[in-house]
Amino acid sequence: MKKRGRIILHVDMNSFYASVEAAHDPSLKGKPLAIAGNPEERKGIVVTCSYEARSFGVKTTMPLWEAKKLCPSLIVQRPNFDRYREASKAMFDILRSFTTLVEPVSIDEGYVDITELADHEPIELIQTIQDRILRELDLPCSIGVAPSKFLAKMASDMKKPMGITVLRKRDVPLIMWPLDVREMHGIGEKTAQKLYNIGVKTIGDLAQGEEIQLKALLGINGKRLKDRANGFDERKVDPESIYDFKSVGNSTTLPKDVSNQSELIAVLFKLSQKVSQRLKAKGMLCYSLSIMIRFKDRKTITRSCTLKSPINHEDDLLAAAKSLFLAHWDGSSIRLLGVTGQELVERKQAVKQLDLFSYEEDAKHEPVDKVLEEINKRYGSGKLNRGIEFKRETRFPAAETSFSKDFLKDHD
DNA sequence: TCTGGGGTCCTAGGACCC
DNA sequence: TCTGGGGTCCTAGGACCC
Repeated sequence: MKKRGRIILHVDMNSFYASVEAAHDPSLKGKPLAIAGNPEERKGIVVTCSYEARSFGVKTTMPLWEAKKLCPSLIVQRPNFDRYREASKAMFDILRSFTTLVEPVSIDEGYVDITELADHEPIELIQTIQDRILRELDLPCSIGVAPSKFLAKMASDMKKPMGITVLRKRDVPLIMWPLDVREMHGIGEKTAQKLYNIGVKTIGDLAQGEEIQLKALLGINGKRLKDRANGFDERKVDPESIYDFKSVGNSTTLPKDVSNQSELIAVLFKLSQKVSQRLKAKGMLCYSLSIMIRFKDRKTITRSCTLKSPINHEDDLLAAAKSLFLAHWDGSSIRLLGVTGQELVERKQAVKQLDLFSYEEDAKHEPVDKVLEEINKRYGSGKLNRGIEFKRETRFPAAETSFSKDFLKDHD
């Protein structure tokens, strides 16, 4: 029996932030619009721009002054992330009204598996999806249609804005192989340069490349890229993948370089607060924490540590971030700071794990009243009950890490 | 007059264990 | 007695994507 091939869509919103702004304020339609941060705070880069702006040569990540030079009539707006998140949710809700097999990959794109849906004419269905997003949200999108995620992604890129592009496996040699390797999803500047150096210039060259050579050059990625260039990609559309966070982090470029220690620690605190809020909102704790420091000259380092027990309270995050920072900072001027929680665990799971060993530890070494005394000292005697509650919720065992100096394992 | 902020995945070396 | 090899954990950095 012949297995029917999959039909996978890649839905890609066209210049998403700019389109959301134009939907919100129709007077912006048809005008060159850029969404960018505040140059006064050194955040003046183009995050997204309308197609009208692109026709002047304006591009994403371009510094604002450069964009304005190319397009003096450029309209610039600050990003309004709440608005984009809302539009994104509405867009995914539309997709989910067709099938549950929807996998968001970022705020403005996602995969949809319509294999079981398209009994008659898939193109009509796809047209309906695109029309609904346009009519109901006033937002344009391009849709790629293919038997795999990778090909669908490549296809959605081929016609913008408001394109629908079908890329069958048999079309791969004619349609995809002539493209420059730079056009391939997963190949950036560095990899493209490496491939150029060995004479691999088109996706077709890559598809027919020597596997041993590609592996030597790019590691495991070499084989994967070759496979994809040949149209092989078995990855499933996974609606659950959005729940698999691996890390939660916040970072900020400072309005000006800072070398004052207390100012920098205040920044770390703000970042820790944000990370804490987001971890709590997701019901998660982190087992490891890393900080990022970008110096005046843009040289960037990351430093991380594994924690003795998972944390998500802002004080604990700050304590870990601060220790890392003080251990590795040479006093020089800093441009950016970041705090990221990694090795995430669910709160319930974390409590279970802590119960297992904290019972032993506490029973062995610390009489209950001593523990309570410690809680009182930290949280005030009026909060005794809450303190115990904290413990259940991992607050107390986690707090241990912030008050003892040895939470950095084997740190020099 | 420069170059944001949110992520994922992979590699590589050293420590440590058996 | 003179030096193996596999596996895991931890840390740092790099490439890539939107």
